[in-house]
Amino acid sequence: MNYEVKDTARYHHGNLRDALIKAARVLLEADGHSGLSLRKCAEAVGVSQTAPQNHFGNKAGLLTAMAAEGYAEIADLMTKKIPDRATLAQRRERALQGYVEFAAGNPALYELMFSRNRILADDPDLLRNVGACFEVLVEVSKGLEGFFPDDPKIDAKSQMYLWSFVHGYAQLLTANRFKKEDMQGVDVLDIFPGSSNELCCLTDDR
Amino acid sequence: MNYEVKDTARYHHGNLRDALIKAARVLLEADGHSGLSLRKCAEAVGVSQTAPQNHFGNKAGLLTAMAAEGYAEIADLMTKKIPDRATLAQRRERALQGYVEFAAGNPALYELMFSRNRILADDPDLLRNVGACFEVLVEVSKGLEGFFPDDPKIDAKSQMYLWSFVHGYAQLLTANRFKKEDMQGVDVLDIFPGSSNELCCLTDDR
DNA sequence: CAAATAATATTGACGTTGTAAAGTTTCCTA
DNA sequence: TAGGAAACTTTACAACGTCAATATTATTTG
Repeated sequence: MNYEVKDTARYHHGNLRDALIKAARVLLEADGHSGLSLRKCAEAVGVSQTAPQNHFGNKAGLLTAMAAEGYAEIADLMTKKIPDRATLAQRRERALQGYVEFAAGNPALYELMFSRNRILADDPDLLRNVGACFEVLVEVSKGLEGFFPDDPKIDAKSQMYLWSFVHGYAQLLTANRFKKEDMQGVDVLDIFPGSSNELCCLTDDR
Repeated sequence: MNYEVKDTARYHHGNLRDALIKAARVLLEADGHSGLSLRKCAEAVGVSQTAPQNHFGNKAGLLTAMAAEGYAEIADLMTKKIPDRATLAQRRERALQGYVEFAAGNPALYELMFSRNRILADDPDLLRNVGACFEVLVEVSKGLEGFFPDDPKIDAKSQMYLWSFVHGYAQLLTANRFKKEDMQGVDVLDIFPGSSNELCCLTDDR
């Protein structure tokens, strides 16, 4: 028996929105973006073909809800991984591990979260959850000041640097753009220079 | 007169494959991935709806050809930007500028190039052009040894580090994930620590 | 040069999809 | 308990990817 299907044959599902998102995520990771359709989601949870429209409006609405959920989860995962009592570098390392772990565990959703036109960029839920994710990255970007000595935009640059790096690594990893012979035993922490607490200033020869 | 359309009404187009790719790129950047269809491409160049199948097999084939072209162009753009006589840091900076310039100029194609399931990962042309792009990054990753002192995998790590960073920056930029108030005047070079030739060793407190 | 064959393009059709409109059932509140 | 809102279904339609069959042109070969 499929326990994704509503347990009793009621006219109202009761929790259709969440059930559809859950089904959509399974379809997306299993069959890729072309394997995800509103009709398949509806069928998976046992409702009519057009029922999803009541909760998401259109397909972009569903994809946006999925992406918003992803941002919430990646923020949660990072937060839970951060030890209470640890150095800045240790806290940052655990957060980065959580970030990459989410991307590796939900590669298709992760790609969706950073797509340009498939999700509704102005959705309030999405914006709020993106912000929550960014807040965690802000928190663990402390201690990178050595990269930008005496820079008035030191915080913004540290945050942009950290997110750029970890996002790039996560997506190149999940998109299989790293050559396997180079990847032997190398993970995100091995190539992140900010693992150190004591960063020396860089002499800029530009 | 639309000079994308074949000039004379011949049965054989003559250069349909390239014309379709060109039309597809225009549609992709203008209307996003949902605005790109084989039928619209065919109509744009004045052939029947199913003519693209002869050159690409299916839609994934067209998307793959587009992505392959993108990798060739980004490698070309980087190469052309690199000065002949310059320091390693200068050469790297110009290459990174070219990389980000391509992504900013072709955001939808850039996203497609790093997608997981929309393009055919085993396509020989794609693999070759990805390799060519990577080779340029390998070339300009020299001089980053200070990040990984006495590491036997120093080359691989430098390359993974550089690509992770610049790809992450490029996509976060094109996906509008950076807050505008933080972006004021900050570009990829401002937040890349590797701009210096003289990198000091990092003390690792792990 | 002519015939055969490959390459290229068209027509027609089919199943799937997103979505809109209208109707039905259930829930909730006043 | 009546009435309206919310949730769901049914029906329908245009656009899409793709397949099969056919037609036209280009190229090779005898």
